[in-house]
Amino acid sequence: MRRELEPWLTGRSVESIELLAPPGPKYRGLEHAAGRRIEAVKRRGKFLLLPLSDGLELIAHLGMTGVIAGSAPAGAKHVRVRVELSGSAPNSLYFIDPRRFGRFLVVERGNYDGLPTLAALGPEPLGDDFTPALFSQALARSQVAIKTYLLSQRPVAGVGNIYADEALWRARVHPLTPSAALSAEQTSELHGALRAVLAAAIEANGTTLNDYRTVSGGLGGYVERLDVYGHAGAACPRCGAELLRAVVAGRGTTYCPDCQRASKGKPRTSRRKAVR
DNA sequence: CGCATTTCCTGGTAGC
DNA sequence: TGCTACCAGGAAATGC
Repeated sequence: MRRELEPWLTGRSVESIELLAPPGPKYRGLEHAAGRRIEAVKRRGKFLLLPLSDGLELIAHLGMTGVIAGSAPAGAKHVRVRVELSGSAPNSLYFIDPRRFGRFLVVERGNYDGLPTLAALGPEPLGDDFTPALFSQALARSQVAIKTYLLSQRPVAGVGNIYADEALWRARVHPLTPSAALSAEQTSELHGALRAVLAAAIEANGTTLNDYRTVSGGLGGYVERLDVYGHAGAACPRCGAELLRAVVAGRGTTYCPDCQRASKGKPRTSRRKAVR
């Protein structure tokens, strides 16, 4: 999405901005955007960050069902924000978000008060800062289940429910393994798997399950390449065992009980507290 | 502070 | 067909 928006939006000015949803913290500060110039289109994790002139910053997050569209989808319901831009058409931007889990707000640049996840976001998974050594240090600090920790956005940015399941499966790590209990090998595998899954998903323009569309209305193609997410009950593509579904951190979690073992073949006499 | 649970919200669908 | 009940989940808020 960032790649699509960058050439379109960079250098344009916000001529007007209209909030069509009930006001609230998810949409705060929009009135300050009018008249400002969009200086760049950046991204951190799942947050889209648009520095504006005069030291402001527009922050967008799609939540579950959010979409940014460059043209008015016919009969589109749930348009929450409409932005009119300078320059030639298309010069209207629509933030459409049926469930209103998304965010679209303007802040003083870099002031992420009220956005604790963004303020404490881990390194970019595809950036140079995300090294196996740093990842290992982060995991050592937490006893919470690895999947829960990944979803917190702290050890690494941008990993959501789908890609967490996919990466854990690739790395053969059980989603309930305490983060600090991952072996060096597992940590390294997971690091590589996260990068590979996210790189491939970005390459495929994301994953469209139902709502997600690219800015130009296209579908995210990674849904075709999902190995486990949404495939509970089907055979594991690697070993053939039946994929199971559990709830971890309140989220549906699909995993292979054969490939992804909590203690990775260690003797079962381990004194470590049982992971279930 | 750390961690777990609840909340927000609507479309889709299972079940009757 | 039409109704109800429930499920999906990112991040913040709340509870302990």
